[in-house]
Amino acid sequence: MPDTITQSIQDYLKHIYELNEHGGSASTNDIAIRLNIAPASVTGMLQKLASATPPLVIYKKHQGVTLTKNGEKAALEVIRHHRLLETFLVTTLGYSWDEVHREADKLEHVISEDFEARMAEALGHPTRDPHGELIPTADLVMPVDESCPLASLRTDETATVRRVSDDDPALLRHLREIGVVPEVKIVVKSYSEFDGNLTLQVEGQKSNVVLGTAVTSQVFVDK
Amino acid sequence: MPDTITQSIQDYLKHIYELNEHGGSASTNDIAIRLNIAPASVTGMLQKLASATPPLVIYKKHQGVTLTKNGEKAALEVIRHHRLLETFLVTTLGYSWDEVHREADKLEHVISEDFEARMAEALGHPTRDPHGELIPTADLVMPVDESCPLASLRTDETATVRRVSDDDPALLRHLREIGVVPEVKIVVKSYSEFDGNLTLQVEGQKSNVVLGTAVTSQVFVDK
DNA sequence: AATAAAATTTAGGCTAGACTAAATTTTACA
DNA sequence: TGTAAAATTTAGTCTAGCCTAAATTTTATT
Ligand SMILES: [Mn+2]
Ligand SMILES: [Mn+2]
Ligand SMILES: [Mn+2]
Ligand SMILES: [Mn+2]
Repeated sequence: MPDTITQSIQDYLKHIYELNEHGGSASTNDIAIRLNIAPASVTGMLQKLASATPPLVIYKKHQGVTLTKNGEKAALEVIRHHRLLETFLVTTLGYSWDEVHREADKLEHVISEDFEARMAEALGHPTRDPHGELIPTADLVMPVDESCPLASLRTDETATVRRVSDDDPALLRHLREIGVVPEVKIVVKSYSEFDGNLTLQVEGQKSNVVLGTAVTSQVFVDK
Repeated sequence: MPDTITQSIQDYLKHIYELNEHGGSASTNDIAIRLNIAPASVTGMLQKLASATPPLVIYKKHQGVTLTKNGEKAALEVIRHHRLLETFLVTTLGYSWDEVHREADKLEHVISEDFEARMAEALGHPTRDPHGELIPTADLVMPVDESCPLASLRTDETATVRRVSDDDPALLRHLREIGVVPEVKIVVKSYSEFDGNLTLQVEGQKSNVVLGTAVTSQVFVDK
């Protein structure tokens, strides 16, 4: 590890991890957008992370970065903190799932390993956060996610909601209202090949609901 | 307020508040010791805080600083966070009262006002933290503490423990063991004028205990 | 009141992590 | 396949907050 993994570095690593998840390397621009920082500043940091001892990222000019094993461990540590915190805030302080993100984004950098362990214990060692995202294990292994986008289902298919994208609080509130939350079962009543709309029967809901791809691409299910 | 009250500034203000509590102004050296920072660095920060708009401290060369009204509000905000956090960590995550301090010292700077409000609500709007220290109110007023040092009691006096100094974890563990914790009643069975020792009968304890001034000066009671 | 010690300030310097503007490289597409 | 747009890097700055060493002021003690 470099001498110190600052809060700023933790945020870089976390976002690089998430960008790496969906395909290859994380580009300077993508990182800059997610961190709300000028691209030139990102370049500087990437060079620093790449020449740290040991290196936290693999960086080739103009080709973005990938995490090294060390970088990934550091990223998973932060992600575990974040997701445990979200779970903790929802269950013990009554936060709703669209409110926790900002709070966890700051707390994730300052809690101790003891705090992390106490939360995990108090919550019964959960494997998913309130949005259904997988929580890395205490020894920093990310479980495999086998869910697929709700948008990929077709008429008569049945599935269980596992995870919803937590990017957009408004979308989260909407999903909460229509009952599309993790662990709920759904049945696809019909599919429109024109607009991709899905008509769904949602467990526990009186009437069916029709969702467009803007929504169904953000919800992930296990068949 | 200055443009931003950073974490560093928050810590300065908090410690200046505590130094101001017991007598006049906070000296450069005292602040430096408490913050573990070189005195020269403290001078620089004090000058900055004094010339902020509005000023957060009143500073005269070589004479230390006092908080302005604005500085005091900012300090009380941090202290409220700290003491609510200590209470919260003890009651919801099972921390012992000698473990909470370090954790709260970091968290106090990053929690939101919403988090503060939710903690206060969940805890039933407590007025004291686990060590018995008074918690500033939501509108940032510090309640008046009327307790006096246990060391000032004499034979046959009766009192209720209100507060113990939280500086020393080892002392806290000792006090916990002998049952000297907030809200417990005590009776002074005898006083030694030679060494200042007090023999105490502690509510809920089988046998009496003898405490020296090193301990009794750190425990505060209401008669 | 003189002087030694302690406290404090000044001066100069450093690092982390951001920024803008300009230069360069890559990519897209005509 | 050349050129324009987009992405990225370089170069030069800036601020916050710390440091050490040296100078100065205050205080304590004779
Ligand atoms: Mn963060
Ligand atoms: Mn999440
Ligand atoms: Mn602090
Ligand atoms: Mn305390």
